[in-house]
Amino acid sequence: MKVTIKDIARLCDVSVTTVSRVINHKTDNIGAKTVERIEKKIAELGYTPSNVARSMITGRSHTVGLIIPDVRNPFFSELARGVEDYMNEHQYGVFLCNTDSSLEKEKQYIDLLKGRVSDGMLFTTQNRFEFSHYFHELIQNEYPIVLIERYLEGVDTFPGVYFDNRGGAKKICDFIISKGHKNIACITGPLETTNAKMRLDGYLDALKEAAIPYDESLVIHGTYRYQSGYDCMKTLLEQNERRGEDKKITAIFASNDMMAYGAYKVLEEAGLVVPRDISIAGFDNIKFPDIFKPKLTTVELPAYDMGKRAAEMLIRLMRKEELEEVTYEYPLEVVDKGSVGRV
Amino acid sequence: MKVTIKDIARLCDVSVTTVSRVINHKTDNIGAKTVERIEKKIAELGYTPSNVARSMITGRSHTVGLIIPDVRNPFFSELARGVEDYMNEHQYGVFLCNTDSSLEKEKQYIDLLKGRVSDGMLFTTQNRFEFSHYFHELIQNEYPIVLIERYLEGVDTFPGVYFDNRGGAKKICDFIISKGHKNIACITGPLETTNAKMRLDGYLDALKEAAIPYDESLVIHGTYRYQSGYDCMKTLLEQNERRGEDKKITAIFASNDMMAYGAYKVLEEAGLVVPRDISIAGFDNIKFPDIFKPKLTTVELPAYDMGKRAAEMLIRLMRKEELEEVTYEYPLEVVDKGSVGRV
DNA sequence: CTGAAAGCGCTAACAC
DNA sequence: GTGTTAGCGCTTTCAG
Repeated sequence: MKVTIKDIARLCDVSVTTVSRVINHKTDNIGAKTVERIEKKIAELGYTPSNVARSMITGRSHTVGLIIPDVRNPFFSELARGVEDYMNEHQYGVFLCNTDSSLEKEKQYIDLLKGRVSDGMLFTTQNRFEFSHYFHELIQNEYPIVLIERYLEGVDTFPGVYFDNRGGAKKICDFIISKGHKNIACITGPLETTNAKMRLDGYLDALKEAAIPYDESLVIHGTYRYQSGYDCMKTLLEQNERRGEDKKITAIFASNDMMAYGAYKVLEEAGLVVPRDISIAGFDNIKFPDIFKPKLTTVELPAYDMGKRAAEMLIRLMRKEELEEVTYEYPLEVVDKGSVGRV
Repeated sequence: MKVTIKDIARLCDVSVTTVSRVINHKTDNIGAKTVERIEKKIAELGYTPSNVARSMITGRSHTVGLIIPDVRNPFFSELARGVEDYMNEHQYGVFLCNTDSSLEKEKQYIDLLKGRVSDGMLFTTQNRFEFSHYFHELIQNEYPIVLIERYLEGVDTFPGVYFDNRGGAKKICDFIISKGHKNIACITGPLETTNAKMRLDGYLDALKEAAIPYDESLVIHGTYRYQSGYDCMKTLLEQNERRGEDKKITAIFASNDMMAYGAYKVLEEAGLVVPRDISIAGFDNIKFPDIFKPKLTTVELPAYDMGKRAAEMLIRLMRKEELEEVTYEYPLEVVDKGSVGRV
């Protein structure tokens, strides 16, 4: 049988209130020997107060939900760790929810978390907008939520942390251009997602600033997956045959690292040497052990920090404290690992 | 204000009991129109029953704790995903706990989970034995726990899933030996951990079976980390200078992939070509995108499956069902990726 | 077919 | 200094 506050009270010949006070360290008005006696008994029986019962009263569970597409993705595991570390420091537990970006699962989890323990939620999914009304319900109930790289239609003022995707993409394209490239292909992510669109915009911004005319045939749409990078690059290379000598692609900007690696594979198979024959850049800076080749020039995404910051915001929200800024946007930096060379 | 069962009851002019019955689909004895009316109101107000209140009564929270060293480690994120998928299918939520293998954090989390919601725990940490007494308390309270690759002193019959580390290590060493190698170095993991010890035993088993005399100087102790693999290999290579021509190391078995990669780096720096000049094998089969080089011959660890199976066992345990086998040991297989060559 | 009442383990007014 | 009481939101006998 599990030991309860009543057991302790009975065995110590005091009321449950007194025991409760001891548990909660409100011992100002309790005799020192009484406190001691109770504490001893608690230790003896290994009693731990039921947080379920506590939650009933206080209405708070000291638990938050973290909703992500997949922990196996290094970006999300890094993020999750940032969240967990911060939450743990502040005595919060973290509920892990993998959605595989499925609306169905997302909905399921929201219901689960709403009813179960959970004082707040952290949300990050490759998303469209379809979901807004679900959020609206949560918003109206003043349920604390922090968005992570999730763009919601018509709700600009929702608390969230974001990357400056557009700025980051522009920076890496600027970098490519600075090496003398003019014919730069772009493999986009799925444009239903806002961050893919923003990365494309960054590419366009850079071209514009450098007064490089926009060539539609250089932009091809991928899905953020390795295989998709592979397929897109194949197509690009075929088209390249038909281009005039001064129109040949000399560099590729892929909207994420996985696609960049897929594209890289094609270049390798075609006998092209990076960066001598052709240059390539990615976005994400997925971490791999030092020894691995090839290396990719890319854009760093501070996932761990982002997790921490989102957690911090959520805690403020749950405590009904004022947020310094409702949304925070991380500036992004280029990491040069030598896959972009001079023309 | 959050909507409760009372609100629904009041608005539908029925008792809370009736509403409760509808929620729990025990509608055998309730008028069809009543059910419908109540269900409509529930949908209308977006009511979700409080699982906290439910937990109070049933004593079960439909939540389990997953205690691992670090989600960022691909092995554990894979495992976590297996756990989460299975638990989710069965309507359980998963609490994520990263301990960094710290005893302190482990203890903290156990206390957290005991008191908070959590019907059971899944444990996996690079561990020593010091911790047993803590477990004993949980065992005595018949708290459902499943161990994952965690070896406990004096508690053989504790439910758990394991890898056949010894058998797997023997298999890969057999493979190395089958290629004609005789002078095989072994970089062990930290021998305080049981699985590192077992992998060493597998190495010894293989030598013995092949009647290769054991040379103590070929065994060096690492910590499972990349840097440690690097350092150990450096030492091994230095010692190699002093060995006679027929005593030179021709192959290395590292107790995990990360150390193998670290060792590989040294070989690369020394201008040695794998597998032409020297062979190397690892243990874990960490997954990386196709394009990465070098490739490592290693032992596959079915992390996802293991997570699923552990989750399944835990659910049986929580339901007080009989376990088919109290412990399950996964047989392990070699994955040949060409880093071990013929002498 | 439906409801009243008790109670899960704990906290928080309010007494004494 | 300490105890009494009510009640958090729900399920579950037991009555009708």
